[in-house]
Amino acid sequence: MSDKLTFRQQQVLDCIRQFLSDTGMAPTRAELAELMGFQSKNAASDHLRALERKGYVRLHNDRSRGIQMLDAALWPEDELPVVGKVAAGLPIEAIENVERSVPVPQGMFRQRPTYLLRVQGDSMKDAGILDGDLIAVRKSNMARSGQIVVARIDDDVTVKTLKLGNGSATLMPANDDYSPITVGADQLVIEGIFVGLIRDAV
Amino acid sequence: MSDKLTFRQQQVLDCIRQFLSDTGMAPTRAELAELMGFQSKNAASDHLRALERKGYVRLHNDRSRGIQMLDAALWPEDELPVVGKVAAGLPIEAIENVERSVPVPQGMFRQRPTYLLRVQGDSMKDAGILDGDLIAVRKSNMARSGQIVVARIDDDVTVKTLKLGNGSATLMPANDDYSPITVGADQLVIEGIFVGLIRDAV
DNA sequence: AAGGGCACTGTTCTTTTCGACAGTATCCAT
DNA sequence: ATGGATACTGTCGAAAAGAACAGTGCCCTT
Repeated sequence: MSDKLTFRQQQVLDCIRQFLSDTGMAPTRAELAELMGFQSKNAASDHLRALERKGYVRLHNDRSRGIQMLDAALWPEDELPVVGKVAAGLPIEAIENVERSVPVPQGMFRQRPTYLLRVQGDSMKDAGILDGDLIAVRKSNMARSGQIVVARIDDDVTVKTLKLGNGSATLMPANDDYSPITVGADQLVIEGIFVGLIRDAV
Repeated sequence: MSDKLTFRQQQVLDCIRQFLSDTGMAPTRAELAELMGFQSKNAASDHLRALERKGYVRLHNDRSRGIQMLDAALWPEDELPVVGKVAAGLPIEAIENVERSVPVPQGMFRQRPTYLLRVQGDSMKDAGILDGDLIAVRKSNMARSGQIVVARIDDDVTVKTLKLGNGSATLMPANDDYSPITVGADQLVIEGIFVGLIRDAV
């Protein structure tokens, strides 16, 4: 859809977004140059032309502050994949598992999730995580004790609260009908950390 | 908070909002004058000064297109207000209660919510609704038995599962530590229906 | 080694835009 | 009846802003 930006172009785009959010208007070439530390406002012009060419902004000719952020730039990569049933052995984000994708705005969760996971079963119901809920997961291979994590033991993926002992790890369910699972720390693969939840009522 | 606008001032404000949404930038005095049909751009200037005085916009001096819409004027499409502590007796969407607003994409919930409500207390914890969660609520003054509703008895607003009997209504908590509340159907005001939930992990 | 994209500096010219000033007319409250 | 708020028309000068042009240097691919 939109071309990839260079590092500098990304900085310029972020700078415009910031200015827009602070003042409600787009920066002029001169303001942009000053914010980015350019000596010449033509440097800003060049970047703007690049951003327009790549589809991130629209420039209104001969209009002051005529920089219009397009969707691609305004809500960057806000579509997250929803992972459903996890095929044994495959990495959790394998394309085959993508159920659909859901737009998740920047800032909806304090920690930006990497993907969404459809919860199966009620082993975490006392933590308010019910069957069918979508949980927002930040991909990570480490976690602290006490965090709710998406973890894999052998080829089994589950959502549980992590408790770390010395050399061992325990996955605690939040439901009296289930029992904790303790394994050696080396047998456990952390897939990600629970950062939020979305539930759609019937 | 903000003064009442005259009819013409409201039209000008709407006009600016429209222009902003179409082009991503605020109109100049001249553009505003043309859109409103003024012969003189000073008419636009006068209106802008009035809008600033009344707290709807902020004018950035000597900056082109320096019209910044303030919160009072801007309730953007995707953004839903988050209602916090509900002041007794006031309608639930009273401006005073707005904590902040959160972008909620179209289609995130099957039923489009009207506002979000910050949950206080754990009376619905067995339904997976925890203290601090944001629930998505569709404003409605009617509900079916079995739905989770936001309801008011006198000046108390709570979230409970609704059970309707003949002539009476029962609000069922989802927590053994709380008891059901049964009242006459006429004493109960339904504020809205639970349509979804958003949780932000620490 | 040659060309192209990227990332700038520096300058000039023209248009856009703001802001200030000088008026007019209507309505409303004191 | 008088003053103030509202709602405009019309003009002007100065500052702000965009656009175009002429360069430089770096890196990467061919």
